[in-house]
Amino acid sequence: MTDGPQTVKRPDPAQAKALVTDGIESDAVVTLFGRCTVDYDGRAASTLGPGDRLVVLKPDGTTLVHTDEGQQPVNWQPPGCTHEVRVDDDQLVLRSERSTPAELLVVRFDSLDHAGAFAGTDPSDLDLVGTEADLKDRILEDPTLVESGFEPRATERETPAGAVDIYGEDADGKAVVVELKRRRVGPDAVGQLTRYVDALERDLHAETDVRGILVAPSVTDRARRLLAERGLEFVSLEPAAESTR
Amino acid sequence: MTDGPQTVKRPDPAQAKALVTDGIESDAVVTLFGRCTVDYDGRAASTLGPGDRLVVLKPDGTTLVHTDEGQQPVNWQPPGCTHEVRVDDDQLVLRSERSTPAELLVVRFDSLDHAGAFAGTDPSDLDLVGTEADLKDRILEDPTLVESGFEPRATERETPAGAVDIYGEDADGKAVVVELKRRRVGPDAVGQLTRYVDALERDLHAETDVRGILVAPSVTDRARRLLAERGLEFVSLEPAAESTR
DNA sequence: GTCTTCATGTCGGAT
DNA sequence: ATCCGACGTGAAGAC
Repeated sequence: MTDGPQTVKRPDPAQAKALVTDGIESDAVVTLFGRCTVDYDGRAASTLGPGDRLVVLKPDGTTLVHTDEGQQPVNWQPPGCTHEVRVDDDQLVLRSERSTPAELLVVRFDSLDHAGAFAGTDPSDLDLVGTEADLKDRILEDPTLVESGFEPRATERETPAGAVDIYGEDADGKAVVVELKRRRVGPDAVGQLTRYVDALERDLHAETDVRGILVAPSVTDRARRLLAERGLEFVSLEPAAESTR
Repeated sequence: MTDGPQTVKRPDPAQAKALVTDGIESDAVVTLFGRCTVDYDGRAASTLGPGDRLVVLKPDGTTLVHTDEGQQPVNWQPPGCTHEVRVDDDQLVLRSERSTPAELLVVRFDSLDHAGAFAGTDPSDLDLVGTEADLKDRILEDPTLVESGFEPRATERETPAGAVDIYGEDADGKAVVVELKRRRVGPDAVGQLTRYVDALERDLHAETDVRGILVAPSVTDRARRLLAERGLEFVSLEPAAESTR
């Protein structure tokens, strides 16, 4: 057990196994690069033939298999899995498993260019702006951004169809459902708003119908048509003032 | 420019810069581990204070910043970005940028435990089973899995609301829209099916209404209620025979 | 645990 | 380039 960074170039399977075992034991982030095959079975099932890939094992039980392309891993296992390392038939074999749902990922290395184990600390949290929550705050601070006379009454108001982003009343006292999206919206968002409006009309068994307003930066043609068909409205608004970059 | 794996333990910024530059030049996957801060500005904006993280640069322009927790990177940049490396104020600084949309990711390393560059090849493609496409194939092979007498007429049939997974007719010759989901479905899928059924009824300006059938392994309570409200149907079916594991 | 929705979602395919 | 929906989506919050 050691604190500093552990790395081996072109390790043999036994060396790699020792390093990985040690790394897992010491809550390090483990990286491997080499020629491997990958088998997955769980919610779906997959096989991946030989190729050179980067494998990352995290102390929280995450496994990632990255090729040289794409933002997403070609195979993975989510946090909470149990890592196992063994040497089998002169290959380093990683097994990453969980039980609910039952899923197993197996990586077999034909050869290894590198193995590393890195322990560290990370006290910082990500500070992110420009989310839907920011859009909501913006509106609650200045409801006229939706329309003159709009008055929010509740956020996350529960309906039989789910929670409404902002529930309020317009200048005439009519019920208004506001659905927020941080970016350009398509038909799915209209479906969501429709469900909320329908549910609320039923809930209030109101003769006076409920207005539905979709608030987003923009809307696709198809979504705009759907809104019109269903008597719903659209207000263009960004989650934050334009970035300067 | 070298072919083998390049790694340096506790590199100084200049060493790291040389290795990263060389790695990018030779289309290698570059890994860095060390104490860093991260700033992002683009579709949203974020800052991340100091902490020990794994940074991966791919030759396709992808950047990943991974903490020791979670399957997802804490920050990233998608494929197609331009990587830049410099030494600034005795720090290794990575800039990853793209133009549409305008996005910039900057990683500044206070210290580095490791830098590596790994070139390789990956000729294999992932072979995945258990997808929605498999569910579709299953039904096309044996349409009675949906119901006795069901006859598929088209897949991906276009409607004003989008493409229908399977369009067909039932034993009575009535139009049927089938929406497929590989896993348990919620209200969103019902909204989707609703849009297709409505669009097709309009399209055929049919007095005879169009049946809508949601095919999935299972359905949530709320979704089941929505289906009932809208006169839609549900058929339970898995994308593949039960896995053995 | 299940349910619901957000996400800098990402990705692929079609237009 | 935009649009649209699938994804082994993942992650978070509510119940």
